[in-house]
Amino acid sequence: MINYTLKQLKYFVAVAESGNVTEASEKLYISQPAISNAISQLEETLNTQLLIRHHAKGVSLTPAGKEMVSYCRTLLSHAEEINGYMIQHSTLISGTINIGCYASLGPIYAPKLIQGFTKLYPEVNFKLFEGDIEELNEALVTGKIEMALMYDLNNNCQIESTKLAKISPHVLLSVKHPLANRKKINLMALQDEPLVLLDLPHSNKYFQSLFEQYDKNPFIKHRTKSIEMLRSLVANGEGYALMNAHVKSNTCFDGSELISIPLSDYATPISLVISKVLGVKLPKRCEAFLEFCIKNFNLDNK
Amino acid sequence: MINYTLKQLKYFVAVAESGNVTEASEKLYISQPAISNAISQLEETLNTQLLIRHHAKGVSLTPAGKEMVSYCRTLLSHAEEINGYMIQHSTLISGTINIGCYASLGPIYAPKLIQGFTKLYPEVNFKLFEGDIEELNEALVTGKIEMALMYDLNNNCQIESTKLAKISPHVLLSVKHPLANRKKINLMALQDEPLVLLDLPHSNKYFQSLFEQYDKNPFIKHRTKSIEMLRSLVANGEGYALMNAHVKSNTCFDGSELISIPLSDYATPISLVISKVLGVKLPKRCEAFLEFCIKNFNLDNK
DNA sequence: TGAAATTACGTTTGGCGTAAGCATG
DNA sequence: CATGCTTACGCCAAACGTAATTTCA
Repeated sequence: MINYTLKQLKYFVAVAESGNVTEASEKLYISQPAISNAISQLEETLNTQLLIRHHAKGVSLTPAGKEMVSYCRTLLSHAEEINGYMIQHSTLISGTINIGCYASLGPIYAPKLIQGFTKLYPEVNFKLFEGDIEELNEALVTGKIEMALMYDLNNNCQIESTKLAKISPHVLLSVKHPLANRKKINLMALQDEPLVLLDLPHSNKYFQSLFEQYDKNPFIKHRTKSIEMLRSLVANGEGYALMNAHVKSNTCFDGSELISIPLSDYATPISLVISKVLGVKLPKRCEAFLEFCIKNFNLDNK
Repeated sequence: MINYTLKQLKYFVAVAESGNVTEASEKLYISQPAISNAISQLEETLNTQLLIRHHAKGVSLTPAGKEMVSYCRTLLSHAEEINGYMIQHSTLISGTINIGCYASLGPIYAPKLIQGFTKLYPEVNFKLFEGDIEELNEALVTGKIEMALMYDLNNNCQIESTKLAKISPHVLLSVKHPLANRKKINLMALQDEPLVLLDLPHSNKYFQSLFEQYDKNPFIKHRTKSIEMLRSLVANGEGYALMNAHVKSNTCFDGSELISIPLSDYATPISLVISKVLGVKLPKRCEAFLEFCIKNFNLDNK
């Protein structure tokens, strides 16, 4: 059980350094009896006499006091260090940002954002987490991550999201597909073809909901949770796929080619957002990153 | 400037470990709002959010909070360690005793006392200081030493002494001296011989005062501050000397022989004492040593 | 007599507990 | 509606300041 306070230690060290309670009290802007009292208490809780009081000639340290001073110095400087470190990281743009990315968005947006930001603030580094929407919400709320780059689903009232951009659904087709040279594609043009469904929570429902306006159900040939598997299947002619973002690479992992074409159908608007837990005060670095993301996407839109 | 308290840190760590303020408050026997409040204050002083509060589901740590917990743990355990160390040394008989010895008494009494005590309490070690009375008083009052083995001169009202034994003056003579076989010697028997004076503060005055009862002044041939020089001079026939303790060795450093014979004259009583600063609470080890010295000398006197 | 400690005492701060309020699952 | 957080409020202890007292050089 610790029964002393950091304040007592601070006063004690000041007195030890001055050799004189009065001088210490002037340095600390605290009255002399207050200091005297604090040290008496410290002595009592430690059951150890630390000072020898001289009349009209200040004080000197007992051997135990001398030991104690050096202990106090290290403890106090350690405490200072912690304080400085925490304050610094709430104020300066440095340290680690723990950021989550929705699996299909991460590879598209995260690297450029991170690179751009660390160019401005080289003291910041990032720790990336990937997951589906549920996992990201969970990670935010349990403090595993401070922010997440994901779709705006508004399904969790503890989460606060900032819109970065509107996302439009795209169709993925093999380059060999007859419609591969279209500028836009309507879902009905593909109604008899097999669909390769991205089978992540929310996204699977979202893509299927696109068919509701036509009262049709798609013919789902494959389901996968992996973006790259999806792209490979499409590039190798296993069907078409729907994605909520525009991947710029036309080559998938096995070298086959595919293409991404905007969907011309009506789609319930969906946004790319950066999210945080509602009401939490973020470290400065995170606030700065949020600002940066907003600015960065506004520039893109121009 | 440190603006947090160890108590706040303690509460915070407890909450972090419980994941739950209520549980922590039960462990700490402190009301739940008190803890909640303390942590809010801590967050404010650090300008950093440490916890994410969930409704009806406890709390979780933010990344900053996670860092802070580990800092707190090391700081608190350091503080515990200091506390434990200081309490232990005020309670247990271990650690270092800083003891001063009057130059001429040290070699005679200190080694046996130290050996006897460390046999009883092997955890204790000694740091020895030697000096004349003034130096020892100074060392006591400035906290350089906790106790001193010296003569009782009662000349410093800040010092508190415990009598260990009465000391009687002895005459040192060369074994070749005609009076070397006496059991006791009267000063007048030596009145025409040269005196080798131990020229330490107080002792020089004391020895010269012995001659006052005869209205004589001694013939001082040599003055020295060193006991061994004194003994060598005497052993080599340069004169007799007076000492306030009985040295048991008859051989001095150069191999010459000398003898120590009690003085039969009246001498103002002088005592061997162990001294400390008036009113200071000594560590347990020092109190134990004081007790040991008292007991040890009482045994000797029987 | 002056310097520098402690003691005495009144004020105020702040830490704690009780009770009420609020939000979520 | 039970859980578990925060807010509100009152109380008391403790920290601080002022002033008086003590003690030694």
